[in-house]
Amino acid sequence: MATIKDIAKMTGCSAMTVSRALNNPALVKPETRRKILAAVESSDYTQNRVARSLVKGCSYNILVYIPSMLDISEPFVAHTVSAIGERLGMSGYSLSLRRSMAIDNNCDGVIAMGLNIEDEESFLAIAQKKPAVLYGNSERFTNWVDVDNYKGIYNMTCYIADKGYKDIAYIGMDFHAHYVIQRKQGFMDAIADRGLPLRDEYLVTAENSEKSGFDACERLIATARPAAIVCATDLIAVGCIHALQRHKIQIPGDVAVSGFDGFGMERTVFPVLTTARQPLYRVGARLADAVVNLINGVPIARGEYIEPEIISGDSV
Amino acid sequence: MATIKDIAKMTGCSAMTVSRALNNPALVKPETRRKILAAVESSDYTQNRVARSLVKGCSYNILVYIPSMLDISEPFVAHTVSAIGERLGMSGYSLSLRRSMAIDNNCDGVIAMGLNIEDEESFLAIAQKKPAVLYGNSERFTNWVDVDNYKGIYNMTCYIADKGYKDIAYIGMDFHAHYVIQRKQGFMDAIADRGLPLRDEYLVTAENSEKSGFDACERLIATARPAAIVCATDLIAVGCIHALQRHKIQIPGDVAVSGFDGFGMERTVFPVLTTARQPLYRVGARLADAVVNLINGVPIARGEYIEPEIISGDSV
DNA sequence: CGTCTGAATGTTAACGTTATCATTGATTAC
DNA sequence: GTAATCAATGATAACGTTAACATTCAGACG
Repeated sequence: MATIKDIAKMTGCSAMTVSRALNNPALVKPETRRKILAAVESSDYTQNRVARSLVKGCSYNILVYIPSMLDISEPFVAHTVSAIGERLGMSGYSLSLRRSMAIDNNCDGVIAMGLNIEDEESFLAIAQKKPAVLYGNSERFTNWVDVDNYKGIYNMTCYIADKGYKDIAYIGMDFHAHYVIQRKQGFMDAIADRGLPLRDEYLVTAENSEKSGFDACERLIATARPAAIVCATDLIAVGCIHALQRHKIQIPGDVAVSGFDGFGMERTVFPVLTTARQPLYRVGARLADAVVNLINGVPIARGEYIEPEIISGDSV
Repeated sequence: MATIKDIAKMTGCSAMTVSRALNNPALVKPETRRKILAAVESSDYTQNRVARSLVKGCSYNILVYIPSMLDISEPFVAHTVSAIGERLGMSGYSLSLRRSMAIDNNCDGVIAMGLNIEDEESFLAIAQKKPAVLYGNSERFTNWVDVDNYKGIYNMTCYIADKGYKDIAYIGMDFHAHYVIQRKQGFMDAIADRGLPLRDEYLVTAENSEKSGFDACERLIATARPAAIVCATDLIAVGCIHALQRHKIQIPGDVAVSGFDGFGMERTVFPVLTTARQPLYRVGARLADAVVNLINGVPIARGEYIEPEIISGDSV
């Protein structure tokens, strides 16, 4: 593999001049530069980034930390990781995927997702030393990017309300996680802002599965008959649709249904589900851009929410 | 950041002894080693891999090439990339994602997926110089890993046949791509091997969409009434299910339906779709392991197919 | 006792690049 | 005419590590 020294010998100048011709052309006489570029063309020279890294004191590598409790095969993990990878590649960075949070100095920055308490401590420690960005919101740290779960459901509920639906119910999860709380709050606030009625029986709890969505919907329609049902996830919405169909309730004629996630299953039900698609590509891209910016000294003003996009189907 | 020289000073030995204590402990007196390890513990020393790479002449980086015609947001791309990333990380490698195929010497190996003709030429040229593995089968190259589309449909068809279904139809795509041809052939061979009848009207063409699957199924049942329908993709299968339901045909009572992909939508239809899940994690893991093995001098005997797994639902 | 062996450690140079300072001419300014 | 300036290039060292060879010293062997 040709090196800068080989090019120097070929052109009769020093290695330094070759380096300058390639990295800082203004410092080299045009004629010399032409000669050097021609020599580079005719050889198989490419810059050795390892050597550059050594002298520059950086690695052009980003650590991506996915806690081991998250399965890499989860769509939202896989899509985000791939988006991060593509965008980092565009910026000339490589990435190292880690499943355990250990300090690693062989990187220029860190992206971490979905931390539990102890990981958060480690992450904050690392963030003291390296540019770091978090996927998921945090009150202890400002460099984060997250899906705007609140706005996603809020906007969806308004979208439905603005179509004239008045009695709107919500089927969602009920455990202590940011995104669960935010989605529910988005619904509540949208209902309040639109001045719509909110009855107790319009708030139903389900797990994130088709089966649980089905059962929750059955419970809901046994006691009430809302005009629309906002679901916290597509899986729940699908279960909901199946339950309604079982009772021969027309969608969206009798009851409208909306979902949240947009991982593809919205197209597999009939009618096609109206859903809020998680902007996973944009989140991954933003995480990558943000860490690269931080490395280059461009700070992030504050945490950044990215709004889901409403994918309108035929269920509303 | 502490270096090997700092540790050397702290312990009163040479940098070389420190290096040996860390990389080749057998060469260092136990007492010296203990002293060195203690010093390393008490400092913030971690090996500088960039420097190691420079002297070793390798980068511990793998190039992952995804042609620009493939969208990184496609589930099968995103999941495979993530799996590659996880497995490379486990082996201490980073990855650089590229959307254009250019020779890059700053890597120890290459993984490429889904090449068109011109990319294939570039890839073969690169493979002359670097350990390289291809995602997708090839006749011009032996280091490849691919989903066994043939066996996936073959096994599924046999699975259905062995449940006693005799008249089995196939709805699949019809364009010139390996996976399209292989899936169809898998069906034909399974039917032949089980000695089942194959009528012309049992072979129906569709595009990979719910709508097209729906239409294809309508055409199929207008002229024939098979006992089971093997679909080339889950989307087609979903369309198929909707068409059957529209005609009040019971699944699987009157007609069984199977899909192929297993990206999640199999759980969103009722009845839950029996499908052959693409082993994307295993493919990604195998691609990563294979390229690392190649780097370490372990050859791949030949191309390797990985069989989809049958996920049994309620539609068969 | 001298030589040989081998374990333990040290010294030097090298990997390929760039930062820093030095040198060389030519041009400009006074 | 001499000093100052500037463009172009070169020489050297450094980044942190390891390969290759060198040294040291203790113990084994005849």
